[in-house]
Amino acid sequence: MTTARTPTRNRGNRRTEILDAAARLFAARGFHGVSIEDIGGAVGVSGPALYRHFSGKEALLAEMLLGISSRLRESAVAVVTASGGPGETLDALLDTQITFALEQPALITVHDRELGNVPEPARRQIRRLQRLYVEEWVTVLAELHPSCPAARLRAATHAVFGLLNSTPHSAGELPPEAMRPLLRAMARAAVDAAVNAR
Amino acid sequence: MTTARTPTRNRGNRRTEILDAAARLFAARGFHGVSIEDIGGAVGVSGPALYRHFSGKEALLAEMLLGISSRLRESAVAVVTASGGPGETLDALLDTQITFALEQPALITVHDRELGNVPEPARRQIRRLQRLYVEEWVTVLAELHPSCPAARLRAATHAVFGLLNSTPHSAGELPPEAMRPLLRAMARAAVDAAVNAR
DNA sequence: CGGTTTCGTTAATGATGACTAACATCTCGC
DNA sequence: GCGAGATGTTAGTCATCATTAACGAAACCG
Repeated sequence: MTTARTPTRNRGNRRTEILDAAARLFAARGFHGVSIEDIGGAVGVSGPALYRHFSGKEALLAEMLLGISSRLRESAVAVVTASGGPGETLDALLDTQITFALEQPALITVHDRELGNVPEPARRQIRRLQRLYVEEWVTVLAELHPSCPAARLRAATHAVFGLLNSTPHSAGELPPEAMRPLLRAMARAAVDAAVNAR
Repeated sequence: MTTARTPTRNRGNRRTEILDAAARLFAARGFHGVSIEDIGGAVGVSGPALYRHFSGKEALLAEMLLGISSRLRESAVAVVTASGGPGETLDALLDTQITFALEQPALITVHDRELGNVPEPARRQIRRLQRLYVEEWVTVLAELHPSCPAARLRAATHAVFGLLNSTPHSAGELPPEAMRPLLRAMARAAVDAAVNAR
């Protein structure tokens, strides 16, 4: 039986290959709308083979969400510690979020839809990372405009995320080279408006 | 018929009561994450009672999405035909979308997540209404700035929807009276930035 | 009062789907 | 060359769930 689709060395790639395929499927049809068979089929194996790599469907989702939220958080921390003025830091934060949104639309989509399906030990940790990520933004915004109440800054941050993460909906409207500056300009303007209004 | 006595006979209300409860549940756990039993339970009846009101789970979702998309579209048409200058029209469009987002967060959430679960006859119609709604926005934006390519205007429109529909995520951060002007200011600034950039 | 409609109820029924078991195969390190 | 571990496979098992069946009771209509 030559079942091999690709004789290449798939050392540790299977896991990430599975995570990628699952992210696309979850983004398209939702966690409960995707079966283990679907995920297996998407990477060329069938069904229960996944249990060689993950302890279950929920564990797979948990690992996926932990991955994105920690990457997001890490990149924000890197940006914040590395930079100079708050204005530049904000631009850098915007750029990394835009990069994520443009390059990993499926992950970003799953990230803010499927937290409710993560079992409890991991859920708390993901929520914590998400909160820390938001707080990085809020801190930078607060430096930029100390008189603005934190609640308003938090709401503005969520709104900017909504704007940037809308990318999956406008898939195909514009090429990424055009999308990036558009999103940057819109987000920057929205932030300024939020922070400066009467 | 002189009712006044007991509100027990909810003549046509059961249907909308069910639709409301289902919208909340779908928004929270996704279409496939909610059972017919759950929906029935949320309105105090149990399970198969729903089949007295809807022909099935998918039909319920279809009616729900058709309802929102036609209401959105209708209100946009009303605004566009009634108004004067394109600037005022845009503000009015923003305001109605903000009202929907603040008053019906569950519906708005389901509206842009669950289209894929609507069976085919209705799906096309919903997509059509959504497209028409977007085109109302694009037309107004084009009047405001004729030199901007339509694709860019469409992308900007989706981004503004993302911004405004982020409301469910920032639930509780700010009271609606504060949220509305914030969203208005951010959205208006984002639109202007999209339309004016180099 | 009978009869019909309306709106519920509680059992099936039949699919689907997550997960487990039992059984190959391939690649190594030795 | 050989056992061991990693990775697949197919055939259960057991829940859950959408949908249907069969049946009740209140309101409405004459």
